[in-house]
Amino acid sequence: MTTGLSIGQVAERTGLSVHALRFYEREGLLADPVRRESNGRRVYTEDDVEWLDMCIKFRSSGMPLDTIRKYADLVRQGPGNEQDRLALLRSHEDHVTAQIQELAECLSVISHKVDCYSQHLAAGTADCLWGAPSTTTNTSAAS
Amino acid sequence: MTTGLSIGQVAERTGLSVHALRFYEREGLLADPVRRESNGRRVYTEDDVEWLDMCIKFRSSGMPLDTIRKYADLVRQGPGNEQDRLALLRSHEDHVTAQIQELAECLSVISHKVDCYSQHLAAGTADCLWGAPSTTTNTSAAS
DNA sequence: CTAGAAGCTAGAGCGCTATCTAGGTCAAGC
DNA sequence: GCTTGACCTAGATAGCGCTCTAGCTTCTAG
Repeated sequence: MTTGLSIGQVAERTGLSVHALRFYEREGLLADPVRRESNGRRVYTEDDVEWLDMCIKFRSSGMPLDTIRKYADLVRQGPGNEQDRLALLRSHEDHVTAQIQELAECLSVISHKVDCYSQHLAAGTADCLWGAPSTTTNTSAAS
Repeated sequence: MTTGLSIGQVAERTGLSVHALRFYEREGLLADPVRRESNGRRVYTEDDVEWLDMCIKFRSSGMPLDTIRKYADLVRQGPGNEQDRLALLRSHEDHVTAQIQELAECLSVISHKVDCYSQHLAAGTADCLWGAPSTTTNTSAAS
């Protein structure tokens, strides 16, 4: 299992494109440099794949590449800066929490509209309030 | 209260920039055309502001402008297409739900790392697993 | 031996969502 | 009259995160 993976295999495993993999590497998002075969081809390890999975989690929770790079830099520098890494992670954690919070609010507004529309469609009456439920409870204007 | 609002006032109220307001209008995101004063200046109503607030909810939950435009088109067309509006809203609702789901997963991974780091920092040991907790529980490699 | 698949680099291009610029109009106050 | 500030349009530019292209090498199978 210490076989070493080609870029194609890693692409398949992670769901990233080979383009994206090379791009991430160029951008310095990888914790340690990808090794190469004698012919110059990239050889990835399982650890690389794990790191990439981590990056994917970061990305899909909205961490900008720039921040991932900073994190990778810290890791590359080796032990001694764990406080910084922790700070970065905590800050992103907060960010994600806030995002979820915001999405939940949006969802409630949207679900409210959905309910509205489906009720009125079921009843035959065809109009629906459009205000957010919690704000100025307006009682005109259809959408 | 039926005063009519200037673009600047609407910007202030909604948090959108005046640029964005004009942009949204050009892009056809508004349910009904903004009226103008004799001198060409935009006059917004409270309903416009509500619609914009709705758009902001859509946007901040990841609905592309294109979809908002479609929705606005439907509303502009008037009664008769409520099924379509409902379908659009439902689909976005699903989308947002999925997004929240995904963010929650990311958050759990990130929080796990945060816990890891803070524990090990507190204890003085300075390394930390980096794998996602649920997947192949790897026990090497520090990050 | 040859074809085809996979890899390489450097760099251009794209989709989205604004945001800003240039070059003006208009109304109010000093 | 002149300045100030809010507003107007059309279009250029920007930032992000890829994604693709061009042109080339290398490995593998038939």
